[in-house]
Amino acid sequence: MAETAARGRPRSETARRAVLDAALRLCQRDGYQALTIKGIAHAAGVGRQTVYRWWPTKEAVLLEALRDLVHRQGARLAPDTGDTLADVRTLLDTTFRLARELTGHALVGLMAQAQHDGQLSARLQGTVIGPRRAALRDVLARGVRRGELSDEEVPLDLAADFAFGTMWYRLISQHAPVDDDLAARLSLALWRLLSPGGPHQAERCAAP
Amino acid sequence: MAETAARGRPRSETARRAVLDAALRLCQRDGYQALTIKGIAHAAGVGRQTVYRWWPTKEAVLLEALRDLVHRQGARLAPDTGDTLADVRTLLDTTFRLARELTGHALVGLMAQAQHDGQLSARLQGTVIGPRRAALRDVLARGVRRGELSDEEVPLDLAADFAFGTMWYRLISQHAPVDDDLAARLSLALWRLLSPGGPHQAERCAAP
Amino acid sequence: MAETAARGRPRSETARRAVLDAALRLCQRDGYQALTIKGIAHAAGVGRQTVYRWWPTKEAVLLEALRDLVHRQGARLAPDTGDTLADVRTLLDTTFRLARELTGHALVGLMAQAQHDGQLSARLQGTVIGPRRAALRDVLARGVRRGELSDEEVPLDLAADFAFGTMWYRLISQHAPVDDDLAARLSLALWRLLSPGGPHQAERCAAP
Amino acid sequence: MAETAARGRPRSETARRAVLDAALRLCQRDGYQALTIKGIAHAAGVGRQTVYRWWPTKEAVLLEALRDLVHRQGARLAPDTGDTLADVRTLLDTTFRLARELTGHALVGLMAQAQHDGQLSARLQGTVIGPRRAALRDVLARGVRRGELSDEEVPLDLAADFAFGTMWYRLISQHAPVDDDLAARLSLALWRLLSPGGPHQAERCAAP
DNA sequence: TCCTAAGCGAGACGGTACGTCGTGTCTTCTG
DNA sequence: CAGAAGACACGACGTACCGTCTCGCTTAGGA
Repeated sequence: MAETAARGRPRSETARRAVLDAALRLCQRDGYQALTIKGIAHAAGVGRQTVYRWWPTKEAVLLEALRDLVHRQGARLAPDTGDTLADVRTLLDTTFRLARELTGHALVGLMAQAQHDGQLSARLQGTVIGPRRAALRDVLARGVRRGELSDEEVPLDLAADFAFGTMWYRLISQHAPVDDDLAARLSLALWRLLSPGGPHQAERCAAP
Repeated sequence: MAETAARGRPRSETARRAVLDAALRLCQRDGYQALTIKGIAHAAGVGRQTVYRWWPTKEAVLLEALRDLVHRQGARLAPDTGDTLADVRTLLDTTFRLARELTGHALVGLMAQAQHDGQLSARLQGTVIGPRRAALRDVLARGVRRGELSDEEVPLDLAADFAFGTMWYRLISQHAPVDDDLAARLSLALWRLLSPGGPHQAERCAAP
Repeated sequence: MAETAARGRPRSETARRAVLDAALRLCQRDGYQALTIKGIAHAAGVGRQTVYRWWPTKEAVLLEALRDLVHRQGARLAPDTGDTLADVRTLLDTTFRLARELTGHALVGLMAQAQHDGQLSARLQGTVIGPRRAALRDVLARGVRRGELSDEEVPLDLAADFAFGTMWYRLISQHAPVDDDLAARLSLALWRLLSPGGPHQAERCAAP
Repeated sequence: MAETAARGRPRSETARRAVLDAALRLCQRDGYQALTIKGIAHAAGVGRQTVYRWWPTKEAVLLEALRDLVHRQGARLAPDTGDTLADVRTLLDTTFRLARELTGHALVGLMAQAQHDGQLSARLQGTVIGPRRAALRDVLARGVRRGELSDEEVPLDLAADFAFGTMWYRLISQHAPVDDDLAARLSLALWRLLSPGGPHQAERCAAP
């Protein structure tokens, strides 16, 4: 195979992980604006140039930290248990917990930055936003195929907007928590919204 | 009354307006992160100290600019035309247009900053988020009072989260536009979601 | 007259003097190579930008420091006491003391830097080297006019090279001191070298 | 004999020469201050570590380069042709040419550095300054032994200072060239200065 | 009509993070 | 083992903006 021969000292995985961890930790502790390449390097016990060698901006550092986090979780985003409602709720639960506990500030900060950075925006889409969105769509589409749901009245994309939109809205506005209860309520509301015959059938499953 | 006698040169309204306008304009053009007190002052043709004299941070400048903008519009947020669906759509239309055209970047940036600034968060709630939210709730509550809608299955607060959540989600994620079509679709979806007897009645009004 | 109106906060003379003093002091203490804009600013209790605002390089700082020093001395370089030999010796004494005590390292460092910087070279000529050279030439020329000396055998310029060349040679090579004794010996040697009739007349004045 | 057995790959003479040549060339081209270990290694097509393995500083590199140069010339510094004046002139000529063409910038830079580095200063003395100085003294001393010159009025050391001091002075100050004409004038001036009976005898030999 | 006070523009002040570059050390593979 | 390649921790470079501080000049109300 055409693997380029590795020459010179190999990249330090230790330094890489120290930088990513420090970046997420500092961002969550002090906020996105206060996050600094200098601060990251210092907290990671790493030279400033080592950060610049591998990442062009603090956004790139955070993005890779998030991607690593997701990969490390390796979570099955859309398991098929046969119970569409439960699958939706599980997916939302998982997503909410991640956003709530680890990555909230980083994500909001990155999003703000992405307003004027098309490339960052695209990478956020591909790495974080898109997969979650696709997973929810898949789960809902399974419900449609089984005849439990219908996308005629309300397109599935709009339904996905509802779910994740509510999460983001609460993350940034902080007028209400992003917790398990929200996941439950959202699942039911989506069920009701997409019920083919009307909202009555949504009652087959009581709210907690 | 205990009015302090005005002494010395009075504050220049010209400078104040120049600062607020420049702040919004620069923020929308270059992004929140690139917005700078120095840049604002320069673009407004104003000394830097004049900005610092009246606003402690660039956040305060943007916040006042947004408040001024809303006041200047003086728009009736929740007019009662008797047609609940139309009122919802009008409210969303107005809100979307404002966010899309003028204040999107500023709002997202402020929200990101508010993640770690409780005071800013509270002021954003009171000035921007809260009133819109309350207005939508009012319109929906009128529908409930008229018997057109029901808040038994889905609470009105969650419905409001759906509407504005979708807006925010699309503003930051940019996977779909925030336009009139979205307002129409959202209005219908809310109607269907809150219909007392089921989604069938939502069909009284065809999508465009 | 067309003096431009001074606007804004006026330059701080305190900061200016602190920078110049710190530069000379640090250069003499740690050497030219170890001299750093950062170090100068720190030692002067001044922001780094304040140095960069007024001087483009550390060379410019040192040059102005030297010029200030010379101006502050305001010394009459070439006093005319009527005794040519004494005048020569006084001039060399003054020059040697200055170089030995305050400016030696700075001067040598600047000269090294001037090897590749024509502008710096020219300014050193005009500010430091040239005036001393001219002063010595003047004193010797007075001796020629009085008939005590002659420039027929050895041009006065070469004689000046002898005197200051020896100083520089010893400054950089450090094989022998640049002290009062050198000034005395040099004066006598110049006298002998330029004596019109021969070196015998130089004996009118005994060596110390 | 106690020669340590050479083990492993022997030192590459090619690399050594490449480093020394690159150092001298870069120093003369860009100046002493701009000379960099990294730059030397790159220009020599050599790894940085290879430089650090054999030389502690760029000064050491330059010093060895100069020493090599002198050895390669292998020039007889003080040939005895029987004509003292001619010998002086030859010595100065040789010295001036070397300084002018190849090593000027390196020498001045090293001298500046040696202001605060006693060890470097000593090595410069031993390698470059001292031998030339001693050679000139020897030639002059021969003249004294022959009765052509006298060191009673002016010590030979001071005469040597005159010659080399003038060279250095012109090298760093650049107010006049260091050329063959200077060698001729200097030789005559030294002759005159050291003439036992007076300057008249110096006229036995006309200036060019 | 001056006097006093405060706002205004301008811009220098002491700081700090930026992104780049060179330092001297280290760790890999190749010859 | 030497050598090339290059990553590592470190720190100075010169720039930009921070928030504060003086300046000279309005621009008002009160004497």
